[in-house]
Amino acid sequence: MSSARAARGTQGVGPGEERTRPVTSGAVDGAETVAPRGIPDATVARLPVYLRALVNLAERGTRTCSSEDLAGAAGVNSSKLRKDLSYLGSYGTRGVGYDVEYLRYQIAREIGVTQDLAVAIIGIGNLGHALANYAGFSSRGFRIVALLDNDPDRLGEEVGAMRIRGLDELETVVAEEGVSIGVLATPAAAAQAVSDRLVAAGVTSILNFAPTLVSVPAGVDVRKVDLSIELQILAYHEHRKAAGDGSSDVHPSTRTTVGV
Amino acid sequence: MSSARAARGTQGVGPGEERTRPVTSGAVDGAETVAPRGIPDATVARLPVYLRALVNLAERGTRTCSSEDLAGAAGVNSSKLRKDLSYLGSYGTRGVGYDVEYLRYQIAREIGVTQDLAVAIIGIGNLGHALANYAGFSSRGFRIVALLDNDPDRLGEEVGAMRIRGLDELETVVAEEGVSIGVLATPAAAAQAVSDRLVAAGVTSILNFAPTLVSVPAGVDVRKVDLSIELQILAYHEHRKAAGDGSSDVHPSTRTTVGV
DNA sequence: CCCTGTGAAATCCTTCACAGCC
DNA sequence: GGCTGTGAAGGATTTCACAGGG
Repeated sequence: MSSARAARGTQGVGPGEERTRPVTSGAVDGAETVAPRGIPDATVARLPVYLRALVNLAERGTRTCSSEDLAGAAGVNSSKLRKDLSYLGSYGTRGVGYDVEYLRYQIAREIGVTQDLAVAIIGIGNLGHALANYAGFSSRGFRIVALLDNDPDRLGEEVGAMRIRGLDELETVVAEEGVSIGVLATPAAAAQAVSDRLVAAGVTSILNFAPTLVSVPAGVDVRKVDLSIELQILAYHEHRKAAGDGSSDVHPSTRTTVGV
Repeated sequence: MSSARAARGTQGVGPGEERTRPVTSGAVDGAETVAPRGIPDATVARLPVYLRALVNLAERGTRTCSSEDLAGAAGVNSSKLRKDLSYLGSYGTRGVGYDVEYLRYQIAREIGVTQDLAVAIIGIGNLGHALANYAGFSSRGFRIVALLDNDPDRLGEEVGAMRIRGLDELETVVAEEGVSIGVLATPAAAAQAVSDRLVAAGVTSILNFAPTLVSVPAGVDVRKVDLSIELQILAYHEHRKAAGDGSSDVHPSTRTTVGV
């Protein structure tokens, strides 16, 4: 961490994260304490996928499933699934499979969504509206407790069942509601400042939709969701596919946009 | 839907993708053709990040930068950056650094965003609106050519500078505009059917915002963006942090929501 | 010297293959 | 016999450390 910002937490996106050590052991002395915990990041990122697949199975009345079934429903192969689950413990029955309801509970517990976490959304533009109205949050272990925006025109507007509050209430809301996750849906220019205030107020996890990096102190996790980056990753594969055929380049519209 | 679909393309999300081989060599015969191309997926996923960082640097008047500078602006460490760039070629100058404009062009070319790709958005609810209005697309190598929805109430509505068209026009639009990327912003229940139609119409890349898996034939790439999965990944780390201190569990609200 | 580009080492992740239990 | 759980093998990615050119 030489140049640029000092400490920084996670900036999760796609592969190539930047996580803090997998917590190999706690002790620094000679004694080998061999901490049993320490689920690999790749596995952590898939647990929510398994959880959703299990909920779907449960909803459709399935009581039991094999690793093959669940893997199919989650879009991974079964060895990966079994290896992932093995980090949590032995929750299956050899020769039989997994009890859907039981495994679902165990994964939810491991992720920590058995009790709702309070979420605040900052920046209620188009995207903020979409996030605020997304029913998935409330049913998946999260409770949206505040919608904040600094545009006076939007103040008081009702979105879903909530009223938009001023950005100046940020610190109050975080403290009173015990917000642990902040969702940044502001323009890029505002993101760092809002992030700093969230962190100062005690928020330790941020989901960043703004198309910019935000720097946070160590101990705070940031995950980034970036629409145009996702599209560009697709574009790369798209243009490799096109390169395979005869044509030297894609469609009829030879504009040189490069402005990216 | 037990063992689920046969062939499937990519279902990119976070770490743990499921990419097709790194294209080691093209020939199947004995002759070693040693294809020089074949950029690792992890690198491909970071190129757009570097590209954005370079654009920011250029906008602020920077003509030249070191790997350390660029790495800082992109949120990675400098060895990773240099290794990544080494897959594209030698575009820097030893002892000096990189020419911002030149490197920007090279990366844009490698990604394939020097010419606009046509994008169609399907499902113009809250999220679709947000995506349609997102200015970033148009300036980053993409051209939104259609907004489709099957709700008759929304038909004809103006969003940004575009009119919402009926889902029945999907095939026409894809053919006429040469759509290569489809963005799925429909409810989960509709996603698979729309995806099938996109693929049948010739679309080979899909960005899926619907909270469900979509299966596509080999050769089609799918990337998935899932809000509640991102939140759950944060929740995991959040609850591990809380476990570190004295308390046995988090905030005052002992509800057992498990319904995820 | 400074900084890039890159082999080689270290780490992390996935897949294989089978022992072990129902 | 079927299916989980897991060591061990195999890949992929990251980091190190330094050779090599301005």
